Amino acid sequence: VRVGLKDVATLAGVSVKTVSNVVNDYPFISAPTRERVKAAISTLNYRPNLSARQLRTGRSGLIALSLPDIQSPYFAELASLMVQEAQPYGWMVLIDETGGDRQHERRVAAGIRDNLIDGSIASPLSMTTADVAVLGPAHPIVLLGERLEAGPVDHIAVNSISAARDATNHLIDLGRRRIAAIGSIEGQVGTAAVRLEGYCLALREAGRRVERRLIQPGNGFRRADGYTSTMALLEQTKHPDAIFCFNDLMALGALRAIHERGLSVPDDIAVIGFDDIDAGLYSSPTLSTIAPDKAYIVTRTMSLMSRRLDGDPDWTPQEYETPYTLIARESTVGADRIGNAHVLQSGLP
Amino acid sequence: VRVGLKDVATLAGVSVKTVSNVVNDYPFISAPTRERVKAAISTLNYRPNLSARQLRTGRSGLIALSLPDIQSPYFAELASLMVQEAQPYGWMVLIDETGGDRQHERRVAAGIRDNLIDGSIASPLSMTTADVAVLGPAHPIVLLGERLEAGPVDHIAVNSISAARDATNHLIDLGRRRIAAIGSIEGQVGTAAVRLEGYCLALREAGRRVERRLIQPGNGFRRADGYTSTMALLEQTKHPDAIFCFNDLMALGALRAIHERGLSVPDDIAVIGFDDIDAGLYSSPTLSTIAPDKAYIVTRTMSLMSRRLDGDPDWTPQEYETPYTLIARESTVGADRIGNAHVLQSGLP
DNA sequence: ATGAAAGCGCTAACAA
DNA sequence: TTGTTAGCGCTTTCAT
Repeated sequence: VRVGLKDVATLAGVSVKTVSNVVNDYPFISAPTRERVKAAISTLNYRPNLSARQLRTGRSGLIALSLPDIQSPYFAELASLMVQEAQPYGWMVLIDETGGDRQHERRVAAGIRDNLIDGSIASPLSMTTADVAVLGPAHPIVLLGERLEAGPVDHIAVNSISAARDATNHLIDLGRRRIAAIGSIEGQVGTAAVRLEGYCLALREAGRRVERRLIQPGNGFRRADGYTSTMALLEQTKHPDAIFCFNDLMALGALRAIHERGLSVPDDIAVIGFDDIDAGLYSSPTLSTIAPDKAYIVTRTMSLMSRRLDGDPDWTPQEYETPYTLIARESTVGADRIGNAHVLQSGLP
Repeated sequence: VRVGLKDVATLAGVSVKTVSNVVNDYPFISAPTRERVKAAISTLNYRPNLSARQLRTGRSGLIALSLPDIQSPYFAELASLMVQEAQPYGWMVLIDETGGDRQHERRVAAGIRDNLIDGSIASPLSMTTADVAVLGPAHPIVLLGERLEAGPVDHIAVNSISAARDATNHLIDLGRRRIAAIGSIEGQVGTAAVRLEGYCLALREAGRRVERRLIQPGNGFRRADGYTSTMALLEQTKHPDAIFCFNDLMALGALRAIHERGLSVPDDIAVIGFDDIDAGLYSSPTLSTIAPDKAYIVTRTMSLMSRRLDGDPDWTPQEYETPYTLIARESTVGADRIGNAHVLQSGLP
C-alpha cells in the first residue's frame, strides 16, 4: 500500500501543498496545522517518494564513489570516511567498484547511472584525463589519486613524487645500499609511474645508480603481488637490503615473503610502504609508511562537491595537494626504539 | 541540457511510445524505424531518466547492502562479491555503513531510503529480529549473519555454534589445555554469544571446565580489540596455550600482542580465527581459521532477492545455512607442514 | 507496427 | 498561511 502526500492531506484535512511544506520544513505554517499533518504522517507511516522528488527537483541526494577495489583497506577506509563526511550534507554515498575497468569508470563518470546521481567522486585506475574531458560530465566530478595531466575537473592527490622520494631517502639515510622498488604499472593512470619517478629521483640525488634489476613492476597492488615481486627479488644472487613498496598491502606481502625466506626485517631488509593502513600497525614487524592525510582528502572532497552542486558552475577546476607524513615503524627502524612510531617528515600543508 | 524521449521522438520523426519501445527492446518494431530511432538516440546522446522510470514502474534497480563496517575485510569482501553477483540481475548495489547503529539499521531496513531501493540486504549488528518484524518492511529483505530467533524474513548464516565447536575441538585435538576465547558481545545480535556457546560446548564435550578468566569479551571486532584482549590474557600468571578469536581481525591483533610479549605462535600459544580473510594468508604465522563459503552467501542472497522481487510475495521466509570449512595454517599447526593449508573439516552442504 | 493520452508522487509558481 | 494547478520523463492502457 503506497501512501502519498495526497493520502496524508486527506487525513489531515489540508491540501497537498501544506503537507509538502511540513515535510520540507517550510517555516510559515501555523503550529496546529503542522501538528495535525505530523500526526497524519506518522499514523499513515508516510515516507516521501524520492524518485518523484528527484524527478521534480533534479536532485537525488546520491553521490557516487567509484573505487577500483573495495577490498583494498586504503579504499575501504576512504569509503568509510566519505560516507561519514557526506552525512551532514544530507547525501547518501553510492559506493561503486570498478575493478579498474576503463569502460566502467567512464560510464560512471558520464553519469550513466542515468541521472540518478548528483555528483561523483572517482579514483580511477585506468580512465585517463582525456576520457573525462571528452565526456563533458553532466554533473560535478571530483577526481582522486594520481593523474598525469591537468584536466577539466577538481583533483585531489598526494604529491607522490615528493612522497616517494622521502620514502626512498629514509632508506638511504638508514645506510641501505641496494634499495628495491615494487609496484604495478597497470592501467593508464600512473600511480606506480609517479612513485617510481620519486624513487629514481632520490637515488640520483644521492649520487646512486638506478639498477633495473631492483625494480619489480608485478601486476596489481595486493598482498599477493607484493609477495610475488619480493620472491622474485630474493631469488637474485645478491638480494636487496631495502624495499620501497608502492603501497602498504604489497609491503605486507613482502614481509611475508622475506619471513618465508628466513630473512629478517629490518636487519636484513628494510621495508617501507605507502598509505598507512591499519594492518601496518599490527604486522610483525610493524610497517613504516607514507601516511597521506585521509581526513584532508575527505573533507576537501565533500566541500568541493558541495560548492559545485549548489552554484558556481564556472568556478574553475583546481588541483589540491594532500598533506602526508612519513611514519617510521619497526620495518625500517627496528623494534628497539618502538613503542610510539616516529614521525620523521611532513608533507606540505 | 536535458534530453528526453520527446526530443528523440521529434528528431526521429516518430512518437514517444515508439522510442520507448526501442529503448526497452520491444520486439515488434520495423527494422528501419528502429534504426532511425537508434541513430537519433546516439546523436542526441540520450540517456533514460531512471527516476522517471522508477516513478512509473516502482522499480529503481537499486539494492541496499547495509553493513556495520566497510573497513572490516570480511564485509569488504562480501560487498565486493555482492556487487559482482548483482551485475547479471541488472541491479546496482548501494553500500551502506551503519556503524552498528540500531537506529540507522532500522531506518535502512524500513526502506527509509525512501522507496528508492527495491530491496535490502542487511548484516545487522544491533537490530533485533523484533525490529524487523515490527517494521513490516515494504520491500524484500535478506538478513545475513547470526540471529537468535527466527523471524519474518529470509536469513542466511553459518552455523556458528557448530563452527565454533569445530574450531575449539581443533585446539583440543592439538593437545592444548588452557584454551581462551576472545570476542565482543556488543549489540543485541549474538555473533559472539553464539560462538561462545560453541566454544563452551566443545569444552564440556571434552570433559573440561569452562574457565571464566579465559574468556575476554572486549568491545569490538577489530585488530585493536584482539590486541587488547590478548594482552589482558597474557597478564595472567598462567597464560593460555591457545586462543579462539571470534574473528580473524582480532586474531591478527592477538598475533601481534603475543609477538610483543616475546612468545611464539603456535609453540607457546595456538591461535585460530573466523572468517578466512585474505590477510590471514600473509601474516606470520599464517592464520588458521573457519572459512564460511562466501560464494554461497552471495549467490543465495541474490537468488532469494530475485525471487522475492519478481513475485511470490507470500513464499514463506526461510533459513539457510552457510557451509564452512576449517582451514589449519601455521598459527595452530606450525610452519613445518605448511605450503598448502590443510582443510580439516567441512560444514554442512 | 505505431500513436495519443493518462498519470506515477512530488514541488514550484501563482492565487487566494 | 494555505490551496490549485501544471508538469518533471517515463510507461501503460487503449486506439488505430
